[in-house]
Amino acid sequence: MDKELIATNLRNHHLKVTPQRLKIVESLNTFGHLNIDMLYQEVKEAYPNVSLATVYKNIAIMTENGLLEKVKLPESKSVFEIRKEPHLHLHCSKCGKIEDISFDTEQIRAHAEAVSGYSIQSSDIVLRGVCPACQTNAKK
Amino acid sequence: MDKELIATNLRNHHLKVTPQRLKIVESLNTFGHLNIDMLYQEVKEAYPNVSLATVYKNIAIMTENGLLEKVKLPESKSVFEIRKEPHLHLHCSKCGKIEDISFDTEQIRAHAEAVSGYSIQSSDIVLRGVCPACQTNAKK
DNA sequence: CTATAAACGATAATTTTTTTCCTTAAATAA
DNA sequence: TTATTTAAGGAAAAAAATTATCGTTTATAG
Ligand SMILES: [Mn+2]
Ligand SMILES: [Mn+2]
Ligand SMILES: [Zn+2]
Ligand SMILES: [Zn+2]
Repeated sequence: MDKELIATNLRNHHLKVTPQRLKIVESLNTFGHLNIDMLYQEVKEAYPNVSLATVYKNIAIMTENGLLEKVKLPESKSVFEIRKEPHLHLHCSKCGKIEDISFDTEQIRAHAEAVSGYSIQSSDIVLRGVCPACQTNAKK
Repeated sequence: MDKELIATNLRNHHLKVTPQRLKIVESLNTFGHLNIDMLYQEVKEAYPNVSLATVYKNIAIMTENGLLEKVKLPESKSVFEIRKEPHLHLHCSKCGKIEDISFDTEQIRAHAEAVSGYSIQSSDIVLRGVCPACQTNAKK
C-alpha cells in the first residue's frame, strides 16, 4: 500500500491528506498493529511536534470512516490496524506479537444463530498463546 | 450461587468476606455481565457510601484471583462476570444485551496452531449482532 | 475478647481521552 | 497561480477513567 493509494482512500472519505495521517497509515502498514502510544512515537519521529491529540483525532475519524479498525486485546492496550478482510488475531503472551490468521467463521456464526436466535453481524476472535520464537527461547 | 459459596470462594483465596464484595458477586450472579458503573450503582444501592475505589480494588483483586473475569467488547465498556467454563459472547448491537454461548473452540485452536506455530492457551470470542427481541421490535 | 492485617471511604494523584480555540495548511475554484 | 474556504493541526485545558495514599474500620485468627 503506497502513499498514493492511502491518499486516494482518504480523499474517497472526504478526509484531507495530511502528512500526519499518511504517517499513521504508513506505520500501520509497516508494523501491522500498533497501540496509541506506538503510533504517537512513530508519528513523532517524523514530525517531532505532532500533538497526541492529533493522533487521537485521526485514528478516531479514520476508524469511523472504516479505514482503520480497533482491536481490543484481553490483557493489553487496544491496537489499531488498517482495515481489511475479517480475520482472527493471535496474541503472544510472552512478547506481545500479534499475528493475523484467516479463518472461516461461518460455523461459529451458524451455531450461535441457531442456539440464540441472534442475527450475527460480525465476530471478534482473539487467541492468546505463545509464538514460535518465544517457545524456542523458553526451551532454553 | 448463594452467599455461603461466595464466602467460601473468597476465603479459599485468602480474601476477606466483606459486604461490598458479596454484593459485587451477587450482582454479577444476578445480572451476568456488568460494567464498572453498573457494579458501582448496584453496590451503592445496598451500601450508599461505598467508594468507587472500593469497587475498582475489589474487581481487580477478585479478577487477579480468578474469581471474576473481564470481557472486552468491541464497541462498549468492558464488563465483568463470575468466572466459569470458557464460553463465547453474543452482544446485541441494539440493546446491549450480552448472552453466553457454549462452543467448542478446538477446531479454531487446531487450525490456528497449525498455520501459525503458536501454542494457544485461551480464546476470546465476541459475536456482535441483533438479539431476538430487538429483531422483533425492528420489524414493527 | 483481643490483636492484627486486610479492607474501607475519602481524597489525591495519575493516566487516558476528549474538547476547545486559535493558527496553519490542504482543497477548490477563480 | 493565487485567493478563498474549511478541515486539520498544535497547545492547552477539561473531562473521564483508573490507581494510589492514608487514616479509620472491621473481618478473622488466636
Ligand atoms: Mn489484524
Ligand atoms: Mn460470559
Ligand atoms: Zn512471542
Ligand atoms: Zn437486543
